Amino acid sequence: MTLRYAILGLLTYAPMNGYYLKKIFDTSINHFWSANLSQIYRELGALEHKGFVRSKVLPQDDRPDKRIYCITDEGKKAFAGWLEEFPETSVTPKRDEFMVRIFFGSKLDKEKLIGQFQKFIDEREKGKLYIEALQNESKTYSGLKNADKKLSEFEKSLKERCDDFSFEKEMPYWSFTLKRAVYTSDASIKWAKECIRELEKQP
Amino acid sequence: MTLRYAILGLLTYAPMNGYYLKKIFDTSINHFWSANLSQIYRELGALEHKGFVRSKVLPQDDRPDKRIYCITDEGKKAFAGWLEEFPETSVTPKRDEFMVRIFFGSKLDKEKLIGQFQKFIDEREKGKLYIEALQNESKTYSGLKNADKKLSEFEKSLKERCDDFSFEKEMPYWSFTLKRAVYTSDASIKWAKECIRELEKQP
DNA sequence: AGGGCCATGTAACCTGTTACATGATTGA
DNA sequence: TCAATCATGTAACAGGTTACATGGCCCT
Repeated sequence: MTLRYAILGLLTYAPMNGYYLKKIFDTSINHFWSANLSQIYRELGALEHKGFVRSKVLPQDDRPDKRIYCITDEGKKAFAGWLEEFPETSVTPKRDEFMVRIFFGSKLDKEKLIGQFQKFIDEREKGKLYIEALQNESKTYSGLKNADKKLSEFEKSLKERCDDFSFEKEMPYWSFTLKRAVYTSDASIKWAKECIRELEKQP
Repeated sequence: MTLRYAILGLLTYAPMNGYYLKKIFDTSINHFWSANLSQIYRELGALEHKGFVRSKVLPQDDRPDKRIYCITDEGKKAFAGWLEEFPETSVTPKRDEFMVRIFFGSKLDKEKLIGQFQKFIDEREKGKLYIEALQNESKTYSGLKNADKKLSEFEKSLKERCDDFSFEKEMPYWSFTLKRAVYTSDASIKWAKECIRELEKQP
């Protein structure tokens, strides 16, 4: 369900094709909700079947043709409804394989485990760099905006029909999501370092 | 895959039935990997099919019969192998519906959004209390140990054959997982409070 | 010459979720 | 008396993952 509404939400910004939606996912939503292409195509099909989006094929000469999706009034209504009815709980079912391995950490030798914690830290540091890059990008909102520039005239005409949209309004909310990523990364790094210290002072 | 090895790992502690495995999940692993009963039963069937566990029915008079699962040597080997080959990346695909809604926050009115952030905070506070309760429990390791006491004589005899196990060895690793939960909860609470403050000072 | 990007899709598979079925015992 | 606990499963469904198919363009 969430993927469905994430796609609908993105389509309220501008009409897009599946491949392009995937790009947007990878550069903005990815750090709290990832999607892969086949899933997006599948979902777009389902959305069109429901009448929440409409598609047109945009022929191209040098590139494969594109299927551009535009959100319908029903789609907008469905998205608004979904946003309105926030879930009773924000606690999401956690699936963290790394933690399962740590839970059974007594069955591994210390050096290997410390190495894993170190790898864990390195990954969060890299993750932070990535997030910080996104933050800088979003300050000039080049993310979606640059992408926007690439839209063809045909797509732009569709866009004008489909939305009244300014990036400035979205900025604070996008920043919120990025900030959380930084905070939790920091917390995880601090945690892992403490774990290493504790392991090292053990006999 | 992870659920499979989590079950195998728990069965290295002691032979158990599905219902009981679920209990253990709910009181220890749940906060980083949740499982539901039907999933556990399905997985136990698959594990037995693979020869990683063996089961015997334990008839009971006042209660429904139990099917007790015991890990085999192949199962132990499989589990050890899984632990050994830590994954290349500890970055798990994130699925956080709440964040998707925040991302599209501009489309909701401020009061409602603040209310949602508040609900979010309340849930993390409750989550922390839950984790702290687990931490106190695990200091006296009453969690698995009490559960252990409830094992019947039949199960205990199986247990002696199947493992050489002391809770003291596991403690630090279980504490690690709990600590991370506290740290990330704190980070999330701090984040949400800052979001609320920012929203409130907006026009 | 070879890999990555553009671009769309299908099919199979794996895993997680929800609902159903059954039924005795125990505590509030 | 009513809900919860104990206890095991099946079936259907929803959603995420992986592999496959196709093929031109562009950069190194």
